[in-house]
Amino acid sequence: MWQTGCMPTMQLPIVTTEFAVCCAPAGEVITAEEAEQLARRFKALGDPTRVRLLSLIAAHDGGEACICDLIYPVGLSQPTVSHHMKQLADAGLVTREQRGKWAYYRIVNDALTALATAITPTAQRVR
Amino acid sequence: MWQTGCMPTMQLPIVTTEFAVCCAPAGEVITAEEAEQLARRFKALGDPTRVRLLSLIAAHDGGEACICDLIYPVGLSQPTVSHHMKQLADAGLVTREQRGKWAYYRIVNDALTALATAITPTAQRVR
DNA sequence: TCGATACATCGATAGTTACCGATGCATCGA
DNA sequence: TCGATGCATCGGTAACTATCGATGTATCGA
Repeated sequence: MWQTGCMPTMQLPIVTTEFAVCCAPAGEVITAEEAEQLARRFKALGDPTRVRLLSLIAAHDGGEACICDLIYPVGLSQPTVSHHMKQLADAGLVTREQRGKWAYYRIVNDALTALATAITPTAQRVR
Repeated sequence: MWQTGCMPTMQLPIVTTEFAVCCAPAGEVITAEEAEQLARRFKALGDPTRVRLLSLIAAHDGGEACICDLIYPVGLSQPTVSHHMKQLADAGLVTREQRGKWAYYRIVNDALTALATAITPTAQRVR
């Protein structure tokens, strides 16, 4: 038997707030939805190329960069860089702004700050 | 031509410090190795189940939990939970301590703090 | 108007991963 | 000593993803 006491009346595939309170009186357990949200963004950070892209953008003049600024530094093809930037944009970690022929990407500081807060071990506070 | 000016003398697959200084005078660009390190850990956070596992451990009594405490809340099989915990342990986000029949996992706060610092937008400081 | 440029998308492929049941290896209690 | 428990690992599978070349779309300059 895996469940030692503290058993809800119904088998649930996710952690409900009730269960969390029941089994973890000390702190609050995040919900499956919150975990999904966080994981989606951390996943975008889970690739070395994308981490470097963020770093390059952050360090770039004006805090923004176009694809053509990024291709050479990361040493990958243009479609691949575009692909990674789309991942970052879909995760909400960067914004995209088309100006003429160029697409300028800019880091969303609030998103990164929210992630940083989520993993700051002050009782593992989430949002 | 993708590279507009600011061209190093040699094609490099990674960002060298010299290139970073050349093209991004404002800030420092992390090296490929640093990006690899960060991405490895963010990748471990890039799965909703693992995020929930961390949350469960953090909220658990004493700040530690064994596999059997985690199986029911996440609603997955024991091998799968073990698999995820191994991912987290390999990433250095949790420690494992065998006590008798049980394996107790505990969050490495310093690792999470380091990650939080890395993505804190204060000039995107890394380590 | 036309060629070049910047970028996204498509299609394909090789590598990775999340998941499970089965199994093996310890440890504990009887 | 033996069965049961807690956990890791193995083998397999389905789903995802990082990467590229080719191509399409829009913009700019001549």
